[in-house]
Amino acid sequence: MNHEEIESKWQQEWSEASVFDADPDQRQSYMVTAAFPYVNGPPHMGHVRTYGTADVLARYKRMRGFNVLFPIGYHVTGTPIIAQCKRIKSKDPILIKDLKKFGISDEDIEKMEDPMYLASYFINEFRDAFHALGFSMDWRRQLISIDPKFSKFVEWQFSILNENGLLTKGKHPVGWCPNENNAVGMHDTKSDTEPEIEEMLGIKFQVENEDYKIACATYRPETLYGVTNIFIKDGVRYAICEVNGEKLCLSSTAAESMAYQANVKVISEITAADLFDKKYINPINGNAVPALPGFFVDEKFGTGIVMSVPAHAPFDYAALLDLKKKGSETAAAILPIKVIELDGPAKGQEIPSVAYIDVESQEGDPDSGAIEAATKNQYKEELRSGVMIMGDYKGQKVKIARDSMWKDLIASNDAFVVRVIANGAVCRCGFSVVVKIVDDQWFLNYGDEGWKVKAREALKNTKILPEKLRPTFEGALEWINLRAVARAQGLGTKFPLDNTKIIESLSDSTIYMSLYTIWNIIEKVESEKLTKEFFDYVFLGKGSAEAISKTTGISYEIIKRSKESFDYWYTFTSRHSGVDLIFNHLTMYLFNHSIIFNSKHWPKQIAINGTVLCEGEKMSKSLGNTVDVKEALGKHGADVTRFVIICSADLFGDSEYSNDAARGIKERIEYIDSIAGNLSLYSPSELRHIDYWMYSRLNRKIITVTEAIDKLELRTASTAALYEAVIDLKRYFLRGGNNQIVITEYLSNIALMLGPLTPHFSEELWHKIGNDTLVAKEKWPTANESMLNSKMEMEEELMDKMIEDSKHVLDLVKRKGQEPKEIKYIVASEYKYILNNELAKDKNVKRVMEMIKSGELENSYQIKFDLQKCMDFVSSMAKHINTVNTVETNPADQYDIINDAKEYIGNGTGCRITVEKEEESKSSKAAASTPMKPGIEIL
RNA sequence: GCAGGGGUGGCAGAGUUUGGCCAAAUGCGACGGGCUUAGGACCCGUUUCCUUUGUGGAUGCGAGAGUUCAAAUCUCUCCCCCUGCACCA
Repeated sequence: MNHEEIESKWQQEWSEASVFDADPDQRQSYMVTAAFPYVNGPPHMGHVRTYGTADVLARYKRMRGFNVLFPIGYHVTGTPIIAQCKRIKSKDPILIKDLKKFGISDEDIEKMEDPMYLASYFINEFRDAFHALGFSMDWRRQLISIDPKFSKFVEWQFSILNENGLLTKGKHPVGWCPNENNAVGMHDTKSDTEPEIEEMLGIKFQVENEDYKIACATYRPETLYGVTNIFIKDGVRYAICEVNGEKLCLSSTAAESMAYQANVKVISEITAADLFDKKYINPINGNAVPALPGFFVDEKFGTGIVMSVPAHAPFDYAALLDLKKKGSETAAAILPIKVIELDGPAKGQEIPSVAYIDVESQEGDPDSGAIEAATKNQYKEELRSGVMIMGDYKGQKVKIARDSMWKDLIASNDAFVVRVIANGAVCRCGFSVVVKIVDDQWFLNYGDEGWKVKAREALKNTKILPEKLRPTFEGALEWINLRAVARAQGLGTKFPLDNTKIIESLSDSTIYMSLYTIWNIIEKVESEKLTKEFFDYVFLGKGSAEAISKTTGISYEIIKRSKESFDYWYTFTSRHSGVDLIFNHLTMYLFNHSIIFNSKHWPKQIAINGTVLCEGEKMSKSLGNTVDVKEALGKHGADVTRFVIICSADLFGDSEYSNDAARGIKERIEYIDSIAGNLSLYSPSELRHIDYWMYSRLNRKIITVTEAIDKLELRTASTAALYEAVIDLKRYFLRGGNNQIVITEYLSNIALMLGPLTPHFSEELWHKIGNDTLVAKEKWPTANESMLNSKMEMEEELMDKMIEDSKHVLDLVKRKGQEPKEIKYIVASEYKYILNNELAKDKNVKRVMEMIKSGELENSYQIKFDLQKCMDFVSSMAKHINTVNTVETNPADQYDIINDAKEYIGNGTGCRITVEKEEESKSSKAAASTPMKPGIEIL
């Protein structure tokens, strides 16, 4: 049977037995949810990782006796789907090509101009993929974030937030397209660049003999003391404007974009040339400086005017040099003013920027790339080590001086904040994105101290997997402040306080997991009936079912059941997602739960999984190395795909999708399968040494795997359950193991432990060895600790080391031209074991020596010791005292073990094997024997 | 810049909390050998250097310094990398 047949067979069995349809019963509940996928495209490997990890936990907890609910929903609200439709409408060739690659027909692509069609198309893709992967979801509870009932729930949520005074209105800077007149997010820009908003300072210089000032945009107000001139872009139009009641001059284009941030009214336009013959007064020291044309000035950036600090800005220095070469007397007369002393190449230099330009460009004729690099280096170095050497801030570190000057200049009205798009993001329509201050923006106030207290409390009581991410959560929790909560466009629920706006799509999905608990119950209820009273009762226990039934018209039964279902399910929950959601969704998840629900319904566990790499590289469309889920399933099947993606790394590590890894897993699965198929070759018999060893390994494995899955360390778990199981089995057979009972028991436990990891194969194996129940409903194995035998496992290890050493020696002998026929092992005398273990206790050579001399050892062990031999042995051990360990076996055991394993060792070395005891041996190698390593003599 | 996480052998990645069983698990790759018509399958060996009738030594876990009988592990300084910085799912 191929993997597809096997998989669909068991998927059908599970479905027929309704194994995953979960309803309240007497068992302890456990609810696993993963952040629902945003369905503007087909599922990818990252989804497999997140939902797969959740599925492993769900299946595991089910086997541990919990009643597990694992629901799923789909995220449709917000702008990406709309953006996608727009791109399709405009026949975006790249997108169309991608869609076709996924096997979507032209006809379907055309229909995808409709957002709902697009969403439902991909929802089907997701559903099919989840089915095919064997995820143990309760399919009766699928919800969609645009369902009217979902909206009613979101409205209820916002009514509570509003009651708590957490919705506030204010100003907010956003990326904005001046052409389309709307906010611009990542998926609205060319090549999906998030518009990056940065703050600069616009410093005002009074123009001599005029009634206006010019505004110079800078990141570095602390260099104001070093200003020697002003740079203007030649040939460009400048505008004198009224900005918040003050006359300011900036470039005309800058004036246009500034209008989105402040009240800007253009009074008159002038040319750059008009500005060159004037002087400008530096507000910090009253110096009058000239204006010069600067080749690097960008009239679109900032204010279109730059203050020149040649000592600390390579661009400024280069521009002056350029002008000087061209014969500018003004430029020639300018002397750079050093205001900062610093470490690095410029230490002690009169003009620090020169040092950096030289470092970047030995030629002396720097191109702008070199200047760019020089600028970066100098800024960095000055921030790190720079100290002000003049002005009111003399002696302060640059870092401190910059912050104070920033504040002081604003306070004295000599400067104002200018916001810029630092990365030059461009809207898909072709216009450059500008910064707009939206002044009627609604916010959710995550900065509210009372709310933060609750959120901290919620986090404290939530288990974070992996625990090392807790500091990140703590940071996120403190950092989150005002969050814009309403948008002008996109799919979603209307914002209750302003019906022209839509609730932002991450804000509508912070507590929706609770809705799964009643989704199947309210399936037939009309959305209008889902009033605030209904949700208040179900989720918060306010009011009575009878009364609410009367006011809403919902049947008493449904109301009652809903509340019971919620109370039952929403107690032990585990939330799953990738790292990218920590700073938004998961933080909001904690906040919103803490303010809305009673504390017993707060989050209990959050698990964060790493990303998926493809053949060593991050998967991305531009690299063309994305792997389609469908393709992977067809190639390797569900179990192998799951295993590769979910188990090849521990929870937070990057997992790697590679064909090599898939092949390795497939082979191991096949190996175990073949053993199961050949069970009849073995028969039950009495337990021997190697059988006990096998039981010990098995029970230790159960402990390892159980502990690992509890922490979702799936790499550890899967290595033990599959990889090491194969190694154990191979060794068992190699050592002559052939007990059918042992093999069967081993395999059945492996089948159970593989249940969460490779569910289909696990069922197959389970049935092959004679069971007729479903692993999915079976009990997770528990370890029988009395079967653990570390001594025996150690002995096996010792034996391998012994064989290894023997081979080493054999090689040497062979090299000398001898023909080895026999290996004689000499087991060390008991006194060596005793001394070894004494040394292992505290690694104290002196103490053991004393014990020997004083006779203390002879007394406590009641044996006679040869003083000299003991001292020799201890001193030889002392050389590598750090590697001395307690040995649990004794000489007699050792002797028997080697004797028993003659055949095994013989096979490994190709020699006849004999054993003798040190005290009976005449071999020259006898004295060299130690407890860890018997003496070896080649004959 | 701020915050968080990191830097280990050809690569990936354990080990760091609780210093010594750590020349460092495991997987992959490479090389050599065996098996074979063949092998991308399987088995054995090698994969820092030196040494060798053996189980030994040197160097070594970003750089440097320190604590200690003993450091990948503890302390300090520095360098470098990754992620996030918001209205966007």
